[in-house]
Amino acid sequence: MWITGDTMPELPDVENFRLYFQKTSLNQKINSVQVKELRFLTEIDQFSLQRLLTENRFSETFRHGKNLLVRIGTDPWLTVHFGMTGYIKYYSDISQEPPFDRLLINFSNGNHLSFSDQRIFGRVGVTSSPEQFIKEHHLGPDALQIDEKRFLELFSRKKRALKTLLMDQTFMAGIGNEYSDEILFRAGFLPGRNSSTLDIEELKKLFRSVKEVIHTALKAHAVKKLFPDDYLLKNRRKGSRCFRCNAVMQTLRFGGRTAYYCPGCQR
DNA sequence: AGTACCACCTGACGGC
DNA sequence: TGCCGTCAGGTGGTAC
Repeated sequence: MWITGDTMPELPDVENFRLYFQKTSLNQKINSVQVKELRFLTEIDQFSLQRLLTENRFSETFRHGKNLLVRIGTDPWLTVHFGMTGYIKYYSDISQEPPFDRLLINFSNGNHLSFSDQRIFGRVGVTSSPEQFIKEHHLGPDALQIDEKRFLELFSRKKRALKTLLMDQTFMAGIGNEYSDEILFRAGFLPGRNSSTLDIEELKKLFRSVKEVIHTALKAHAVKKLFPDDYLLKNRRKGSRCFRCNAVMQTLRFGGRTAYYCPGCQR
């Protein structure tokens, strides 16, 4: 049982990693820690990290947006961001070590936990508490936790492209490029549409779409092939056609990110 | 203050 | 055949 990083790690993928970590890696004594890529660490050097973890145990997990936090005994928390190619793998035989392993934790029971990340966009760090981490990184409310009231409050104060807003982690945390496309496709709004042009009913529709997409993704364990067939995510590539109206999907660039949308279904 | 955009990173892919 | 440019995307820093 391990997780490959089938999609870019957005909220549902990271929630999946959290549950996996919870099932595999809690309450086991840590024998040693190997930092294989120094650029993978942030806010802490390899020797401090080794001192902090060795002879200790992970005690609980937490997630906010795309960030996984793991408490180190009764001490600070390890913070994990998966970038765009990151994932974790727990295994018993070192021959199963994944490629691009950046941080390796060896437990006293003989098992291993690897933090793999081909492109090294991910980061592992340390923080005193989840609240402190959220504050330091100016993260908005978690997209899985946010309720309609708070969502409407936040939107009423913004005048930006819907696509940009959904991906802004300081606005709301957890949605990235791929899921924002899906949310807008299912709600029927163009990615470049300005948030200030939505009336209250349209905002509620957008909110429902955020929830629907996240919950569908969680149910599918963020594995694309398990998504419903009418999901844009399953077919998000150049030249593909809309499942609903058969129009050729179009693309637009937003700050270096490519948005896919249907010119027929989205307004 | 709020918003927009680029550098970072690596591998796959297409064109010539 | 092989080289080179382009694309993929989350985040933090910088520029406006």
